[in-house]
Amino acid sequence: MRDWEERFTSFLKARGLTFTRERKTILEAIFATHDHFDVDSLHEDLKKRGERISVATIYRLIPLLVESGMIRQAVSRAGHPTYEHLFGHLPHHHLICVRCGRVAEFREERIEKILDGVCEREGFSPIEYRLGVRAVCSTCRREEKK
Amino acid sequence: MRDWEERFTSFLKARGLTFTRERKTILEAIFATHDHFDVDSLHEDLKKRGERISVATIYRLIPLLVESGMIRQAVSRAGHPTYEHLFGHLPHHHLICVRCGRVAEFREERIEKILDGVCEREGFSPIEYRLGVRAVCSTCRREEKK
DNA sequence: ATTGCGATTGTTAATCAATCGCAATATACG
DNA sequence: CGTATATTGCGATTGATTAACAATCGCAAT
Repeated sequence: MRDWEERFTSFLKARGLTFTRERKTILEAIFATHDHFDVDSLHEDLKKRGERISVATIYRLIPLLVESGMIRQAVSRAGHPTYEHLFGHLPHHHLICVRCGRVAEFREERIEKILDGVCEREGFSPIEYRLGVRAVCSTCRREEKK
Repeated sequence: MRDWEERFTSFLKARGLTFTRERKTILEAIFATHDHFDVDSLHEDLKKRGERISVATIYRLIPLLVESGMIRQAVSRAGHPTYEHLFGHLPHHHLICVRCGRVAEFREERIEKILDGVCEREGFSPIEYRLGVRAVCSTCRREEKK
């Protein structure tokens, strides 16, 4: 059994909820890639897999996944929430191309150190650092020159 | 004439648009404080000032303000876009209390230096760095202890 | 295997913010 | 002034999310 499966099952059990076929199927789709997703892309994914799961079920599952720490809301340029799963992912930040929407990830511990200091100075206890760099990627930059 | 007024007027003129009484009134409300705002809070503000401007007008103005660089979308914990104006504001980042929603601002040039390096490494041309620290503020931490 | 109960599901209807279409006004400019 | 164009507010519309509900499912105790 994959670790995410085990972890989510026990999260559900602790609340008297059940790990159904639908929930398992949705999780499989989520963990099949490291791509960011939203309700719609996930629904499409499921269709491609020949699954007919209603969007309502997806909407209902997402808060549970967030609470259990399986996924989190990601940065994006879209006007609606997108998510990313948190297994096999170290904490990281994002470079977002404002033209094509491509997202690259990076990690920089020096920044976290600095931010720890900022939080202390301001009297905040940090939970999470979210860093999004809006930029233009090399491909789009070449395009623009034309 | 305030600089934001002049700047927005010329932006509009360059596009054959006009600086109307409504647009001026909305801008005044926006620049009257340094608080973040959304369409609804702005509409409320205008009501308090005795102005009856429809939300549609606000919705139509916002993209113009963003394009002209007068405001930008801000980080927030709300599920819909919020904005902040960019006059008399140095570039800065946000500490957001996840309990009470309080936002504190800070500035850290060391971080920008590091990010310049990251962008170069990844082949991105940076436009803007957005850093949001999700945290619990000192007041809320005291509350939680009880 | 069966039962019973609460959780879960898909469908449909309701909600809500955001956008659009249009007729009435306002504005710029000759 | 008078015309052309931009702007406004209203109300209708859209699209995404949530709620209500009746039918089914999962699971633990028979």
